Amino acid sequence: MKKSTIKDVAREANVSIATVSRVLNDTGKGYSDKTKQHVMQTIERMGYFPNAIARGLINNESGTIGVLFPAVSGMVSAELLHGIEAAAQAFGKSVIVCNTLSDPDKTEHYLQLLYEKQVEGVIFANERLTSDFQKMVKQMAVPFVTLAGTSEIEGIPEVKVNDQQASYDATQYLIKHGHSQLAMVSGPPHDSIAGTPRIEGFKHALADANSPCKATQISWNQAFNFEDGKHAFRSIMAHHPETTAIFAASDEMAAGVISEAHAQGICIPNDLSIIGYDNTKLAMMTVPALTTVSQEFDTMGYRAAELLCHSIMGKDIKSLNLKHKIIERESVSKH
Amino acid sequence: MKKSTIKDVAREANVSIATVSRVLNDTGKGYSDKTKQHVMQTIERMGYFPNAIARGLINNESGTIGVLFPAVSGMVSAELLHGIEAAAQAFGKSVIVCNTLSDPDKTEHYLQLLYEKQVEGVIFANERLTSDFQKMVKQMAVPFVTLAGTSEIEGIPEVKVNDQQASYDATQYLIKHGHSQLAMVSGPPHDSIAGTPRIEGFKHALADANSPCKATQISWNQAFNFEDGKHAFRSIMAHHPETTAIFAASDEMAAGVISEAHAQGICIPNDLSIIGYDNTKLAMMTVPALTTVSQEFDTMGYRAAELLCHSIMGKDIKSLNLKHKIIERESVSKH
DNA sequence: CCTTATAGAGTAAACGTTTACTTTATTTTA
DNA sequence: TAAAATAAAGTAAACGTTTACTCTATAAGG
Repeated sequence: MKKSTIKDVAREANVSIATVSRVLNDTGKGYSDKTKQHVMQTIERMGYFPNAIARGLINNESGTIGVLFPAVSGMVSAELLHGIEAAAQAFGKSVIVCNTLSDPDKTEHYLQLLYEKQVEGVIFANERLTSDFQKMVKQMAVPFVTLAGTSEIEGIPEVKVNDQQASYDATQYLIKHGHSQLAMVSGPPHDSIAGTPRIEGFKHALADANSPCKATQISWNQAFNFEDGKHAFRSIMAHHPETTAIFAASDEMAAGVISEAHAQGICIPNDLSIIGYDNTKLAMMTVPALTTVSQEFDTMGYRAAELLCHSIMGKDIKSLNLKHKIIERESVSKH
Repeated sequence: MKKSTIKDVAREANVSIATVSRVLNDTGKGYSDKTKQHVMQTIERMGYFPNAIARGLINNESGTIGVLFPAVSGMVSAELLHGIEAAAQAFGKSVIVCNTLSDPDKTEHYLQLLYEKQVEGVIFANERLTSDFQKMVKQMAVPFVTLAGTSEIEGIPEVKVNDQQASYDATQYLIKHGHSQLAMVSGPPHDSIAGTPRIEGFKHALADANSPCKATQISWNQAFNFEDGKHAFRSIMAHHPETTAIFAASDEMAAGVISEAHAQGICIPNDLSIIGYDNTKLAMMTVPALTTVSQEFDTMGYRAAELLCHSIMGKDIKSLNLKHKIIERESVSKH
């Protein structure tokens, strides 16, 4: 059963395809009420739906945006994507997802693909948009937005929280609650998203509290995940058994710390306080529930896609810093 | 700077567009080596990329598949999607994601959208494909696959684990380790995916162990999440304080049980054993780490998309039951 | 050396829409 | 009541490709 086209409808309804098209697009001109009814009925009866590809070709718009993630596994990406999709939907756009695995070749390949598919804009999520892609980005000539990431390329708006400030606040929160022996667990310090800025925030807060940060107070690892949190915490305890409070660069790492602390018989928050980062669902599930810095990923995703759509419609847009806040739960002792 | 088209390339290279097209598609016929080189160079120099929309129109293929999720937030969807994208990529297809929010109207709307976008296949994930959509599905005339869900519509392959069997095994695992006072926490019992089959598996295992299941041994709630797990567990403890082992219909619920147990001073696994379901990342992060039934979501997603792509290529395909297994961690005491 | 096959390359139709332009019929205006 | 304005509907070009078909020149065959 072949799909019916506008031609089929026109033939069935005894009108020209132009008329069908006009009715379809509800132009309000070019047909009488009677024909409109008639055409609509015919369309209904035949189960006709317009071919978006043909439409796209002539209107030069695909109704599609592309989203690049290192990997859409994990809570963070999932929530970002959820927000993105919601906004896109509100603007009548569809979302194509791509997993770059942080591989530049794959990324380049996906950009080409999206280019060929005539996407109207691209969201670059959770990763640094390096100047390697400058040429491609320029050539594509559609708006880009980075989401929970940064851009080396000039003129690309970023949607994110101010990581350094948020980390500063998290650290200060620990200090304010009476802690002076702090440590931090992090992923790679040169990670320009979750690494450097959070570490800087931590250091600054310490400096401002007159207890400059020693290198050994920061323990880092390959990634920002659970296992790395465990390992990092072990090494903290090896070097600084006096530590009473920890800032973890992600909730997953914090969960690792909690788990390892439990294994070592360290009681949270009595012996050790910990604050996380992200406020993923995980944070409320740990025992004790994790006090953490909230990034509202769903909202972030929404705002990024919204921004992108505005840009597609020709408005000019600028970077957006979303507010962070500290979600107080039970993992930090209050003196 | 307008995008260059095949015409521009043809003009620049002093050949016809047919020649360019042939070179582009590497047909092997219709051009000499010399022209090929020349055309390729021109393409490179101009930074030309073919317009997939125009291609799609004439070839009648969009290179796109659609994926419908109730919501892509949450670990499970994220991993499924990750697998889907990987397989799609391997088959040269792009993935459009849609969040139906389990709303039939939205679902219908998305199906229409995907139809108009000429997707070559659809994955219906994490949800029951009800006969409400039968008409639309038939009309779309492209392959469908359900993923981690079931279909009321005839002839649609399903990719999932055998939930009932897996639940049976999980329950039996508890029994085998010496537990006789079992209870289950679940979401809505009429949920045809995570509800009914898992409950049935639980009941059967109990029956086969000669301790038929009383209604109060199963506590259920609105959803399958953390809070619901907590509540369900409270009500279990109210009715059956003698319970020594719990089967949770999801890891999140299990986390809720763990959290609530901790609050009540119940020690896991000494006082109470618990087995979860899903083996999301969460399972290894709880304290103690959660013994659980593994569904390999990433693989499931991959296999579903793979199956779909095979179907698109005309092979005929059939439902796939992925193997489950029990991942032993620390939340079940062994006697 | 003439016929026939063959390879290289061009022409134009087709894919399913939208839309500017045109035609025809009807209504308004004077 | 004729001219002008308006509304309804049709015609055909265009969007950027692919591809069947055609044409030309060169190579092969006798």
